[in-house]
Amino acid sequence: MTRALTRKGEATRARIVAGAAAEIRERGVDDVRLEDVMAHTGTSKGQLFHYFPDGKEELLLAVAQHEADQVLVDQEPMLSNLTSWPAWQAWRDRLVERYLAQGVKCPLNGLLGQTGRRAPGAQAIVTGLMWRWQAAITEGIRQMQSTGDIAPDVDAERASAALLAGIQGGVLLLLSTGKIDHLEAALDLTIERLRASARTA
Amino acid sequence: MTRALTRKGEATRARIVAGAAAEIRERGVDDVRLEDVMAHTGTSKGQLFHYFPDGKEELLLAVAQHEADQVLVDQEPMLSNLTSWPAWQAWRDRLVERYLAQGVKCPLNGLLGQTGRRAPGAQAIVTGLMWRWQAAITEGIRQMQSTGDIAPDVDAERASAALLAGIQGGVLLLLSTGKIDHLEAALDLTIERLRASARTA
DNA sequence: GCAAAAATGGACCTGCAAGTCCAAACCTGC
DNA sequence: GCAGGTTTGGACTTGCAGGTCCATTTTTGC
Repeated sequence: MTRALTRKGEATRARIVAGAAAEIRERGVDDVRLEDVMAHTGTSKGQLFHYFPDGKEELLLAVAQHEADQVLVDQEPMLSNLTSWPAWQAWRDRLVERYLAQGVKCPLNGLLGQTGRRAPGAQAIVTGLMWRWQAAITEGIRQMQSTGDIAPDVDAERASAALLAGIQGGVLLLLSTGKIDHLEAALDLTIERLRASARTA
Repeated sequence: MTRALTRKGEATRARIVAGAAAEIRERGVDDVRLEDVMAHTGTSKGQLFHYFPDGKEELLLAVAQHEADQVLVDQEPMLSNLTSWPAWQAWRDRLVERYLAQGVKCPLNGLLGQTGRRAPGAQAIVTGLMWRWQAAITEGIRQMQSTGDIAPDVDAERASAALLAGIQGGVLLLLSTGKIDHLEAALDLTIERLRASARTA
C-alpha cells in the first residue's frame, strides 16, 4: 500500500503537512479551510487530494501525528536523561519555556475531544503520545530511585501519572487563562515532592 | 436590553439550552447542527433565532455558561466545605465519580482552544470557571491551615493552582486515554502532600 | 529520448447547514 | 373581544468548503 512517492513528491507532502500545522496553530483546527492550506503552502487542490486521498480527515491525522511527535522532540534531550536534579530542572525549564512561547496556539488541543470523536485515529495518536510521555517520566523516576535520589517506596507509575496530569492541566490552564502559573506550580510542587521523598526516607 | 420573555418563553429558552447541551455532549461541539437541537427539543428554527438572535454562536455561549456553572454545582456541597480530611476525601470521591460517569463526553472540552478562539466570550466563561474553582480550593486550604491540619507555610494559592492543574490534566487524560488513573493519582498524591505538610511541621 | 507514472493546476459540482422571512397562532392586559 | 405584544412553524435563500475530474506538465526508469 505504500504509494510511490518521488523525492519531489515527498517534499511537497511534507510541505503540506508543515503548512497545515502552522495554519491550524494560527486559526484553530476547524476554522482552517483547505483553501488556507493551499494558499499557505503554494499548492493546488489537486495536490492535496493527490497526497491525501481521504481529504481533510487524512490530512488532519497526518498533522496530528506530526505535532504529537514534535511535542516529545521538543523535550529532548532532557526528557530522556532525567538522571540528576539539575537535569530535572532543565527539563522543567524547557517545558515552561516551550509552552510559554507557544501561548494559546496549541495544535493538539482541538484534536482531543473534538477531532478525537470524529476521527478514531486521532484518539490513538493522542493516547500514544501520552503513553510515550509518561513512560519517559517513569523511566526518569526509576533512574533517580536507582541512585537513591528518590525513595524506593515511591510508586513510579503513579507519580509519573500525577506529574503528567499536572503538566497537561497546566498547559490547559495556560490555554484558557493565559497564565503560566499553574504549569509552574504543578511542576515545581510535584518535583519537590519527589525530592522530599529521599530526605524523609 | 433584557428582552421581554413570558413564562412560556423562558421555559422554551431553557429547554433549548438544556437540549443543546445534551446534544453537544453526545455528538461533540461542532458536529451538532441546529437541526439536531430542533429535533431534540421539539422546536423550530424560528424559535431558535427568536431566543438567540445571533444564532449558533449565541446559543453555544449560553450552553457553555450553563455547563460551566454545572461543573461547580456538581461538586457541592463538598467543594465549599473542605474543612476536614474526610470532607476532602468526599470531595475527591465525588470528582472521580462524576468524571468517571461522564466519560468521554466533556461539553467544555471543545470550548477551550477551539470555540475559545472563535468566540471571545467562551474564553471568558472558561476562565471564570477556573477562577472560581481555584478560589474554592484555596479557601479550603486556608480553612485547613486555620485548624492546623495544613502547615501554615504552605502557599495556598500555589498549592491550589497545582491541584487544579492536576484535576484538569487528569480529566484531559481521562478523555484521551479513557483511564481514570491519572485523575486519581493527581488528586491523591497532591492531597497526601498537603496532609504530610502538617506532620512534618 | 521515450513511454509510463507521478505531480500539478484549476474549473466545476454538490450538499449541507446557517441564517432569513413572513404568516399564523397565541397569549395578555384593558 | 380587540389590539399590542410574544411565540411558533416552516419554506426559502445563500454561501461556502469539501470533494471530483481531467487536462497538462514534469519526472523517472530504461
